Amino acid sequence: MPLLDQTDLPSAGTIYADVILPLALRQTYTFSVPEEMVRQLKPGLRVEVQFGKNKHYTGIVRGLHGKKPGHKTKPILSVIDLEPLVTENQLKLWAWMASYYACTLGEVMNAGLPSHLKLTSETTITLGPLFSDDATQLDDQEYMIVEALTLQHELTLKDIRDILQKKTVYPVIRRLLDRRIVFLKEELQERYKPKVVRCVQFSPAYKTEAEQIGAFELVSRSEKQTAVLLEYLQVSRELPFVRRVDLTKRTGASDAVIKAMVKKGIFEFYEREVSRIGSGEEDTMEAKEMSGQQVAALTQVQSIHASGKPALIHGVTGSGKTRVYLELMQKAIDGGGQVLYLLPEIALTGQIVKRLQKVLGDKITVYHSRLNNMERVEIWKAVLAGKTSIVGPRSAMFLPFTKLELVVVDEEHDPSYKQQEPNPRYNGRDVAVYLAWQHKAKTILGTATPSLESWENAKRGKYGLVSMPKRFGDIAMPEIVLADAREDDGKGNRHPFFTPTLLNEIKATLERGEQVILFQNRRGFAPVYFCPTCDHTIECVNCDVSLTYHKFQNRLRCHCCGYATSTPESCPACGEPEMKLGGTGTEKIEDELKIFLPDARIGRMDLDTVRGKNALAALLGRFEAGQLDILVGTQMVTKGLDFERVGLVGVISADQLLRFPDFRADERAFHLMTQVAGRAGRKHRQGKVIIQAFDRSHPVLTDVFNGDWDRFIERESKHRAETNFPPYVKMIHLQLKHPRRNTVEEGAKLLGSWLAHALGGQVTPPFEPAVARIRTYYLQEMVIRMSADPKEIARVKNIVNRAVAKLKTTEGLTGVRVGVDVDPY
DNA sequence: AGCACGCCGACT
DNA sequence: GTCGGCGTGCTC
Repeated sequence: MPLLDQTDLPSAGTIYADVILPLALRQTYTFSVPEEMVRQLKPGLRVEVQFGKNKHYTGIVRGLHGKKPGHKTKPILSVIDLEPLVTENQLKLWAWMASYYACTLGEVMNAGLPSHLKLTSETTITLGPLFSDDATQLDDQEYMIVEALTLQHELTLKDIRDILQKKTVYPVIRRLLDRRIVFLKEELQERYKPKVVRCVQFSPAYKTEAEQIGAFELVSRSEKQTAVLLEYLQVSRELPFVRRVDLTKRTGASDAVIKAMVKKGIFEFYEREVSRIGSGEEDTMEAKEMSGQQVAALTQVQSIHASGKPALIHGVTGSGKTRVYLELMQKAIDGGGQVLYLLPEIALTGQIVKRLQKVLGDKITVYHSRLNNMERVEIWKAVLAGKTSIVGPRSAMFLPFTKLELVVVDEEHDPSYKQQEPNPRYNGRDVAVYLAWQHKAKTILGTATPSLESWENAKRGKYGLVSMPKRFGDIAMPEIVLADAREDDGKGNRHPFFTPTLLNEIKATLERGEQVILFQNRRGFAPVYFCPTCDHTIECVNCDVSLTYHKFQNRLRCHCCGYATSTPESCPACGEPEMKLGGTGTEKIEDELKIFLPDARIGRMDLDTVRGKNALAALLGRFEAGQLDILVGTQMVTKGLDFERVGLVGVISADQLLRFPDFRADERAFHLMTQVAGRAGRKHRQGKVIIQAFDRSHPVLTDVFNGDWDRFIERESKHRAETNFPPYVKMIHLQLKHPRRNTVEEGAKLLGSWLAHALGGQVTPPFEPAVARIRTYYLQEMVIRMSADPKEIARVKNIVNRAVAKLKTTEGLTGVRVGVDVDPY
C-alpha cells in the first residue's frame, strides 16, 4: 500500500493505518492515526493497539491511507519504534507467504518476529540483575515502574498501565528493555548471563608512557614477560581492549606469565561484557587451494548467476561444495553485501558452522533455535543495519536483510526444510528462492542427492545445474554391501537385527581403531508392547497408535503426543501376566550391542538423548574426540556429521525405510542411505557401508548399491509423472480434525462435496489417515491436485479458501479445524 | 487467539 | 429459581 502523499491530504481528513496483528486473523485491521503520530508513522513500524475489549497488542503497520472505513475505528495508542523494524521487503515476503501457503498474515508475523518484539498486555516484566539503584538515569515514568518492581518483583503491562494511569506504556517498556533495566519474565527464566571476555589492562600505576617504560625494566629478566608487554602495546594500539587469550596465543606465553605480571603490579585483570553477535573468532583463516573440479564448479555457478538463475550444485559427499560456497560468500561479503546460509537445524551443531566462522570470522552470525530472546533481538538489529551475514535454519529467513546478495541452501533435499506443525507450513528452500529473487540476490542450492523438485527445475532450465561427481582428492567412494537379513551364523542361529556380516565388520572396524555409525529409524526400545495370548496391544489414550516401550525409564510412551504410562503388570484385556515386546528401536540396538561387544563404548543419538540444551553438542563432541566407538541413532546420524575416523556405517533395516506409505518413501530412502553412506571413510581409507534388508532386490537398494543416481532419478521421476505426484502436479493437502469422529466425518463429507463440485476429479474423496486420531482429535484428509500454472493455482486456492470459510460458518461444524498444507511433505 | 453472548443441564 | 457448560461470532 503506497504511502499517502501528504500534500494531497484534505486538511480535516484523518489518516488510517492497516495493522497486522500477531493472530490468526484473515485480514489486517484499520486504526485511526492520532494527529501527533501522523508524521512518525511508516509501514513496518510497531504500534500498540487495543484489539477487543481489553487486550493490547503489538501490531505492525502494513500501510497508511486516507480512506475512512465503513465502521468505527480505534486510535493507535502509541508508536513503539523510531525506525521501521520490519522492512518493505519483509512485508512483501509475509504477504506472499500468507497467500502461497494459504494462511494469515498474522501467522506469518508470529513465525517471523522474535517474541521479544511482540509485547501484549499479559507480558510480565521483572527487574534485571544489572540494575543497581541508580535512579538518576531514569525519567519519572521509568522511575515509577522500577520503584514498583522493587516492591513487587513482577508486573504485567496491564499493571503498569494502572500504575502510570496511562493507556500507552509500550514505548516506556521498550526503553527499559533496551537498556536492560527490566526483562521479560520468560527470558529471565532462561537466566540471562552477559557474555564476558577476560581482559588485561595496565594497573593505575602504569598509566603514563614513562611509567610503562619503567615496566620494561621490571620484566627485563624474563623473555616471556617482555614479549607479553610488547604484544600488549601492539594489540592495544589496534583494539580498544586486550584479551588474555590474545596475549597468550600470540606470544606463546602461558596464563601463568600474565598472572606473574599482575602480581608484580604491572597489569590487572578485568572482565568485559561483549555482544553475543559475531563469533568471537577474530582471526580468519585463508581458505585452501581449490581443486580443478571446484574451480570449474565455481566458474559454472558464476555464469549461471550472470544469467540471473539459481544454481543447483549436485556434488557427492566429500566433493568440496562448501569450498565453492565459501568463495562466493567471501566475495559477496567483501563487496559489502549480506549472505544467508541455510542448513537443516541439526546440521548447525556440526563442523560446518565452525568452518564458516573460521573463514568469514565475525562477519557471519549463527542464528540458532537455542538463542534467547535477547540474543535474537540483537541479531535482528544487526541484520537490519546490514552489519552481519547469517547462518541458520529455515527461521533465519525471517531476518530483516537489507543488503542480501547471496542465499545458499545447503542440503537442499532435506525434508526438515518444510515446517509441519504451526502455520505457516512453508518450505524453507522454496521461500529462500523467493527471498533471493525478491532481493535480486544470487542463489545456490547444494546437495549430494537433489530433491525431485529441484532436479526437475534444473531439467526445465529454471535452475542451472552444476555437477561435482568426484570426491576431493579422489578418495574412493565407500564400499557398499547389501546384507541378507535372513543370514544365519552357519549353525541356523539368526539374530533378529544383527547379521553376522554386520557384527563381524563392526568388530573388525573397532579393532582397527575406527568408529562405527549404526542407523535405525526408530527410537525407544520396542515400538509395540503386546499380549502373546490375546494379541492385545497397549495403545495411547489420546492417539490411535501403539505405545513404544522405553527401557531406560521402564515406561510406555506415545511418539505422537508424548503421553507416558507405566507398564501394566498383566494384560489389561485378558490378564496374561507376561506381556511381550515387538519390533526394534535404537535403545534396543544399543542394549543388544553391549552383549556382543561388552568393551565397546556406545553412544546413542535420538530425540531422547539430545533433548537437553547442550546434549547434542556434548554427544557429538565425545564421538569426535574418540571417546565413543559406536554411535547408534535415528535420522540424525545421517545429517552433516563429518568425522575422520568413521570406518563403517550400518543400516539396520532398509525394508523399514522403503515400506513407508508415502509417495516420497523411495526418494527419502535413497537420500537417507546415500547420505549415511557418505559418513563412512573420509580422509585416509575407503569406508564401508552395510545395508541389511530382506528385499535386497528392491530397485532403490540396487541404485544405492551402484551409486547410480541417474537411474534412480529417471525411474523415480517417471513413476511420479505416471502416478500424478509432485513435482509433476502441485498438491494441497487438507486435514480436518475434531474431538468427535462423527463431526469430522460429516465436515469432511460436506467440504469434500463442495470441492468435488468445483474441482471435479482434482480432489480425492475424504479418507481416514493411517493414524486416525491424534491428541484426542479424529482426523479426515483430502488431497487436491493441480497444474503448476499460476492462474490455476490461484483459482484452486480461492476455491479452497472459500470452502473452508464456508465450513466454519456451518451450524454444528464450526468446531471442525481445517489445516491447509500447500506442497505437503 | 481471546472474549462475550447466549442457550441448555445439575445444583443451592 | 441460578451457576456454568460450551458452541458461535466478532474484534478495526
